[in-house]
Amino acid sequence: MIDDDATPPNVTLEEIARAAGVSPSTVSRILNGTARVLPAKQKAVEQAIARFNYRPNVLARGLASGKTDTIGVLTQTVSSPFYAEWLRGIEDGLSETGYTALFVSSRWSIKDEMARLEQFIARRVDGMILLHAQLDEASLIDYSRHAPLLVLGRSVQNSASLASLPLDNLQGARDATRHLIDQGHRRIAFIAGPPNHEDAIERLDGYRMALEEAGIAFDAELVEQGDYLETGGVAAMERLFARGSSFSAVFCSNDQSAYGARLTIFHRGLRVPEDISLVGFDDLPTSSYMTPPLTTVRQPTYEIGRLAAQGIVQMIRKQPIALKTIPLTLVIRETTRRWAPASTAKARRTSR
Amino acid sequence: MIDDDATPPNVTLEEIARAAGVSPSTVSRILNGTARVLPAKQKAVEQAIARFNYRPNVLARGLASGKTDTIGVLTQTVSSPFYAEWLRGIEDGLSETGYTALFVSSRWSIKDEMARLEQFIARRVDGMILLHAQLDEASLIDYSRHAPLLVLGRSVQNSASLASLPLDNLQGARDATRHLIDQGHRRIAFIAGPPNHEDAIERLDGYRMALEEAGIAFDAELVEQGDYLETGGVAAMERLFARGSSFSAVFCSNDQSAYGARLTIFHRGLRVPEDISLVGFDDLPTSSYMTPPLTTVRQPTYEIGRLAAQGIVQMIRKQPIALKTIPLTLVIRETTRRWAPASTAKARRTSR
DNA sequence: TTGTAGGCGTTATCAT
DNA sequence: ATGATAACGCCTACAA
Repeated sequence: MIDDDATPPNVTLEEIARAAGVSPSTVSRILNGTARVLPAKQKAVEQAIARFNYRPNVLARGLASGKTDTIGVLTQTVSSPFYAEWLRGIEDGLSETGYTALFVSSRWSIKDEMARLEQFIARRVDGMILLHAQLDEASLIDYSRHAPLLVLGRSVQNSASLASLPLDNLQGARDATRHLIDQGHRRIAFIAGPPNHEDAIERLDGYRMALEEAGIAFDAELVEQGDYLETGGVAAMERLFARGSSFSAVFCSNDQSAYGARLTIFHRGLRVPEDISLVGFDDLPTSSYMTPPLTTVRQPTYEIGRLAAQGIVQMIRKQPIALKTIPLTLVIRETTRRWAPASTAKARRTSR
Repeated sequence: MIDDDATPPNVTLEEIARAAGVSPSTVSRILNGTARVLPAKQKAVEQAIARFNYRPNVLARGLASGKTDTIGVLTQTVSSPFYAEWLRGIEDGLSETGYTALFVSSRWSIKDEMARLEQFIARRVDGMILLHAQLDEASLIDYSRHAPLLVLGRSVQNSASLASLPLDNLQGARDATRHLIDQGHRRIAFIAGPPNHEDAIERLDGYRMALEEAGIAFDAELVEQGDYLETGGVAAMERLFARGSSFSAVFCSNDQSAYGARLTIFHRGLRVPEDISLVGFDDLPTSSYMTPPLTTVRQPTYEIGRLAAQGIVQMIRKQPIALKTIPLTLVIRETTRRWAPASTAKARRTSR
């Protein structure tokens, strides 16, 4: 009988060795370029490998060598457009190094986060990259004892095996708010992010700071709670309208909130930016295709991802790395415009 | 000297056994629930595990057992909003089964696709899910000999280790086009997807079929090539305008193209849907937040992801599975409206 | 340069 | 019920 439908007869290094008439170690050496081998044998082995379609068993290799050439990457949500670019950057950055990324998400749950990190360790990843880790610093230090750890979008005490690459959310939010102020806006509403997110708090702080610097009193009436999601933006915007406070601009703590706010404004029959200026935060890929294109604070996530990939590899190789806080830049598009105090919130000119 | 900064002294099963005063096999049995063990020993082992913070080495386990509890998931681009929901569905679907997903992307390159699958096999994944695999069927069959393979968004000859879950793109495109026709549109432009994508072709076919059924002659002048990306939508729309042919609606082969088209229309000073009706395909999460919310064909990617997760697990367990083609549903929102033949492409009423 | 042998941390097959 | 013991597939001194 022929084993047609049977489980694949996975070829092993030993069989290759036998087929090529050499010892297993020689095959291993050729595979890893660990030592020079006679051209003749080299060729024989390569042919055998090709003929049998041999692929080294990663598990066995990892067990024996103690390295897996794998980087664990923890995101909060794989499906978020925000993380997507980050992952792409990491993947691209890693592709040239021989490491493979293992993406998982923890759904903003600290418990999941721990479970995922445990998994990474159980899988013996060579390094880990955490996007917006929520874990306390002590835990991070603890995990970093198993493999180098790089935390993005957050600042922690760095060491040889633990590094962080903070983003200047405060500065970004400040710039965005200042831009609105420069355009003549005085009543600027703010849709906040989750109150327990460090970066959301920083963005609120940046907003307040810019107001203060411009001598504009902070008005709690103009601040509404969002959740970094579109639905939260919709709800917050509705509450803002319902409250009746006047405002000529809205600064949203992230683009997704801005999408939601924009929808509410649209359904309200108001125009952006003629009636209300709108600013987001993140610069998601689709933000430049919003109608009109969204003015927002750009986080160079793709580039950060690449940097992180390089960084973690350097850490694994025990090379020193220097990460400096990344500046965020305001991207002015078409949802903001100069505010003439005389204007009312009513439509005045024919829209395009 | 104390090894403070040293590599973690990874605890092994053997050490746990020693600490608990039992044999390694007993620990293993407790870990896997393979056999009943005396409560006393059970407890001793559990305490040792907790005390040493022991985590089984996944690699060793995989080597010995031949299973890795890992599912390889191949996407074309991790960063695409389109795949994001799919991944989330898969992750959620898998979370209850004890399997972990290994996400990788092949960037629409067949070469990369093969390389990724080889990696999966080298890592000894227990099963694979491919989103929009481009590989020819023979290769798929070949790979499926190593581990069960589930192909999404495509139809292949099914077997015990190879299954597919096709999506009815043709029907979806037909419904969308018919919707426009029902609204009185006769001159309906089409922005196509990559000519080498099976689903893009099916969508074009659906468009043509609906036209034909309605007795409307197909006009090549109204079809422009896109690339499934926003930029392609922008360019295609511009070419459509430049050509000068009249049309009252545009059907885009995917939402991202629609975003691009919508931007061009906006910059052109025309309104949606007053001047031009617009329909997309996919129903990305952000599409309901477009201004105005986009009418589109919904692919239940999240649900499909969950189904796929369950499906692959069943295949691994050698349970029979039955996958039927998934219908796509038209979601009518605010970018389409009835077309009055008398209208011209000029603005007529004041926009909101 | 090349081969031999031991070990990596589990699981699984036997006995007991 | 529990404990030896042999794989699992590869790497790496060590020896030749």
